[in-house]
Amino acid sequence: MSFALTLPDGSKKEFESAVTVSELASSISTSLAKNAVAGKVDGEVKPLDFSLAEDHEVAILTNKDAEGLSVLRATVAFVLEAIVKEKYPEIKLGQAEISENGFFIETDKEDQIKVTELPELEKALQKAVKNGQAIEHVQVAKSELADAFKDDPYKQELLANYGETVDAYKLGDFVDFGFDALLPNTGKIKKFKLLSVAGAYWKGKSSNPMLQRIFGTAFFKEADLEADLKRRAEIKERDHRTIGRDLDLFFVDPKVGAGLPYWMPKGATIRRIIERYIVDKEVAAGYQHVYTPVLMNLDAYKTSGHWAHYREDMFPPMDMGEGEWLELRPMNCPSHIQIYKHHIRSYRELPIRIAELGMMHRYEKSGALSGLQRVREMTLNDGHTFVALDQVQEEFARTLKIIMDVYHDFNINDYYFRLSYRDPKNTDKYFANDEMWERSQSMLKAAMDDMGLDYVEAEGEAAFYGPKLDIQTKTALGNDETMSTIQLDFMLPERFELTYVGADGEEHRPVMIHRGIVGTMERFIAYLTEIYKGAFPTWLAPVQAEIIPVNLDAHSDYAKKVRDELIAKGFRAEIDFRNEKLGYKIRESQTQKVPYTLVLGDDEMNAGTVNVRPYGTEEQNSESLDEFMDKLSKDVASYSRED
RNA sequence: GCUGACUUAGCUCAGUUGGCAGAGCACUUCACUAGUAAUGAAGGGGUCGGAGGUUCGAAUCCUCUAGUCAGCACCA
Repeated sequence: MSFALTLPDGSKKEFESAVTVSELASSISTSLAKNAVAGKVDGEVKPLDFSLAEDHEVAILTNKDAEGLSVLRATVAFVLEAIVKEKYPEIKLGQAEISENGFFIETDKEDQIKVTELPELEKALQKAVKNGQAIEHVQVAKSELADAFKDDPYKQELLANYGETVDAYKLGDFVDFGFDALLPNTGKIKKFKLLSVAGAYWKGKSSNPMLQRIFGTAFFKEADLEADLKRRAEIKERDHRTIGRDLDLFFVDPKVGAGLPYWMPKGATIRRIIERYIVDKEVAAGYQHVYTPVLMNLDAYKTSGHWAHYREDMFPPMDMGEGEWLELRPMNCPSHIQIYKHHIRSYRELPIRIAELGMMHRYEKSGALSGLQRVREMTLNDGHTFVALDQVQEEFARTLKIIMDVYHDFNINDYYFRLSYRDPKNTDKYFANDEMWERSQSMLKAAMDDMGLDYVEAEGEAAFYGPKLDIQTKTALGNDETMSTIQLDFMLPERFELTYVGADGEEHRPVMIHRGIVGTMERFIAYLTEIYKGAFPTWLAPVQAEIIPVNLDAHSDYAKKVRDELIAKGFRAEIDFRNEKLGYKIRESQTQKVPYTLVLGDDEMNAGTVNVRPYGTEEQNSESLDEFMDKLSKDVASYSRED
């Protein structure tokens, strides 16, 4: 009985009798055997003692593989569980999990573990791994594990998903299960750090009790750990809240309202440019821009279903007396529907594209608020297209193309597509009409497949009125967030009884496509701030040229002349009139990340030139003002992109 | 909203056991009149998030409350 193992390079190795992953590694090379941490068998991560006895595709995972790192982290999490269990025998353990940036374990005990205890736990962990104890990989009867965890309801619950025999690992008296693979010995654990503690609902459900997560990270090499800790420290420098304050872009003052941002002149400038850009873009794409009221009769939101499905995210309605209630709008689909309904519509008009930069108010839960990323007042780049059924796919593709164009202009490259469906297990949250959900979800999927685009599918992420394509980006902290969205909606046209007159003279029901290109101005600008680290490209920079006269008395007039000429041409220029030295002002201009710093002294004044220092360089280019303005124009027109 | 930590000058932060509220930056004024990342000096600026309590005395201890931060839940 012989079998063959196919290695990643395509070569095959024949064996007569079963071999383990680590024996396979040894048969290839001693260095591989030394660095092996687990195996990947037909795409699944398996431990080193996993026995191979038939044809498989096998890769040896080492300390260089991301999955190898996950095995290390799982092992550290396992040892940490053993330590807290030893220290607090009464503690209950939840799930141990591995993430991109580290791992966590879940614990539950009366007196919660404090952040201040982390160094102590870290020491205990260090001690435990110092001499390299063996971790035993065993097959255990489910009943035996049930017994071991008889006082631990969380582990019991996890255990329920397993068969009669469970893959488990033992370290001394401690036993646990649920790992793809662990290292056979704690000796390889060298570099780790416990980072924080935080609450998290058991199994991610807010109706469940809250457990306490202990977060940590681990690496094979000290340099990697240090680089990671450094990266964590540097996150703050990219955080839009830090940059927003340092560059004086915006503020949120809890005393005047949590989640209600104030845009300072510089932030407002960036916002104004983006708003003009997006309106121009949309008009060019056939949208008709409108303005609609911030307040709306509550009845409209009852008809739309917002009041039934979205009430807890809405501000309380205002009682106007005599049975009239007004509501601060959380979304403006009903407003654009009013615009559609204002005239009788013909099939010849479709698609009808209505867009607006509209201010919305949503009563976000206090714990959700975060800088400009989550606010209670936001300006939505909202648009609704009304199409005939057979136009849906083309309009969808067209909308996505606009979004991609915009991303290209802003140099946004790090994102992914998510098809967001309703949660089939919790349909109460959504409009009840199974057929419409099936239909719209499959239409979205078909449209994406036709375009050949990759996407992930996520159940439970849909809007209450329909499924959507979300475009997901990451914040500086690494959290996922929705930036753009395209949503199919068969519901609201039904609810508001929208019609158009077809070629047959009969009334037909249009389909609505809701879409946000830059989503909200708040979140979009927060995102841009983070990806640009505050160094906005010239076309967006609040100040494009900072003018510094070498001597206030001698050069101020020339500086004003240069500034006025720049402003007259539509550029944004400022003079630093403060009574400070040149070096001081240069420094300020650089820390404020102004694209071009102009130094004007005798040389420039006499020659009628400007001395230009581009941001982030130490260049000093002397050029005529016309040359500089020409360069500036090109920079702005190209969105500061090379391609 | 939930768990935990935190809240002191515009910003970043000290403040010991409960005993006269501080520093740097920023701001104002004065001097210096500057050539590419911080000139020097002086000055102004605080109900120590808010309310209550303990105490001879509270930034410090206790209770409540608001907010911020991290995570969870929710979400653009």
